[in-house]
Amino acid sequence: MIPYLCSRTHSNGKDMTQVKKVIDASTEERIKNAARAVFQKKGYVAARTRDIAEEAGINLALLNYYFRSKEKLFELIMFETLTDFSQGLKDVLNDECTTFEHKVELLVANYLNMFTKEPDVPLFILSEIRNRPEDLFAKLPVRQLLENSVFVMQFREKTATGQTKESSLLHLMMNLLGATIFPFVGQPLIMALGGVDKPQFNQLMQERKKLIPVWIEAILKTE
Amino acid sequence: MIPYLCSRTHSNGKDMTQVKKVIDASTEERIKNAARAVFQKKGYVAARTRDIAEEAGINLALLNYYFRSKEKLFELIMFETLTDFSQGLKDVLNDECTTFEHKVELLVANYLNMFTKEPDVPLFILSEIRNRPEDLFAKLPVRQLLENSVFVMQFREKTATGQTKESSLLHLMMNLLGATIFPFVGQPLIMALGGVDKPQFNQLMQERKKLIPVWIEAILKTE
DNA sequence: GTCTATATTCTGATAGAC
DNA sequence: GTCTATCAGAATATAGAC
Repeated sequence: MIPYLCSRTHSNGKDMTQVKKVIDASTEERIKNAARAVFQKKGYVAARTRDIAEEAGINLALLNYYFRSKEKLFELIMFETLTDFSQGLKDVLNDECTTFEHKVELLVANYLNMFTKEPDVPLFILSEIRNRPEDLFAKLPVRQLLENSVFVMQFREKTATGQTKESSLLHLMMNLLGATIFPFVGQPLIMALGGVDKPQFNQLMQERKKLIPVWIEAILKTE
Repeated sequence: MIPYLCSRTHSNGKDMTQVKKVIDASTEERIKNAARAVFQKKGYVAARTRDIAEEAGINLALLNYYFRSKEKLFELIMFETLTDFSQGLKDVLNDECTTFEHKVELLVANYLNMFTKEPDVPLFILSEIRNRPEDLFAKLPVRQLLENSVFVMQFREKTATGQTKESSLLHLMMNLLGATIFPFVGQPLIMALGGVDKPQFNQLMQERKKLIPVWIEAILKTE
């Protein structure tokens, strides 16, 4: 604990995503916003530059004027998306000033807020990672996120009484990310299974903000 | 409980997927196997009929001779994939002869076995559902899977002591499917996060067969 | 900077020989 | 049934006018 470094505040209501203004933006910004929307909704291959141009309200040629190619534009969007995503982990996991339990709450709340606003992002990221894993991990040093983080140290301390298996940490991460992210990845399936609409689904996500941290605690006590 | 109807047996080791023989199969079967592999790996749009033909070791024209079009071939593969997937739920959820706890164990074990063999299937299904929801739900009556199932009745009985909120069932399904399926959907991410290789990943999935049912019980006790 | 028109490449599908 | 060669359409990217 390094108290004098702990001036940053973390509130559950804090948004990690910025909803960019689509109106009154420069042409370049409007193209980027359109590209983000279309890429996230359809994925790289299915997204057509014509769709993006139309969504941005500009001509097809202008897209190449600003960004040279579909590929370059995609890489830019993907980099920003991955940065937002990993920032949600990074900031929380390495905070010296919060407890393990508080970190879990913050992670869950942050991601639930983020993906309630942009529900297509998780499936987009995971799909594109499948299509070009090496490419994306080069830009996202995901291993370092966890390794030697305050979060992991706190986890080891917390579970030190029993003999913690090395795999426990990874199971925890799968459960934490699974409980938080999976509902969005499987959103149409979940909505169909439960017969709920979008507002009801979002209500469920709000409930999960409180529930998941409790569940995680209960799970950790079973070991 | 209807004991005299309970002759079927369920073993954890039972496979719900059949690994089709690729060698010594008819041309039609070889094309289907190739199509399944390519579609599941790349998704509908990114998969090229030329890739499928090459994978099957036949000519491009032959693919259209047997299946008329890429679209028709895809619909066939998707139908089979969804049938396999929902069968894994259906058979277990409506069995009069197993307890709630046993159903959970069977669901988890079945899906973990299935997806350990075919890790691309979950992301494939969820991606394609996103691309054409109405199309796919027409073929997969997913709402009926849960509604009025033995599993749901048993769940209501089990949680009848406390006041069970209607949303609890859906949270349970999200947790159950999330804990089981999410690791496969996010496989590259999980492997990178933990610095583990494929065999180690599969080992973790084996561990989860025992762990997830215990966790689910612990979670239900928190309500 | 922005547009229209066009070049180029890729991909699904078919014609026709064997 | 299986192949080679080819067509038709679509999508990315660019040339060139304004």
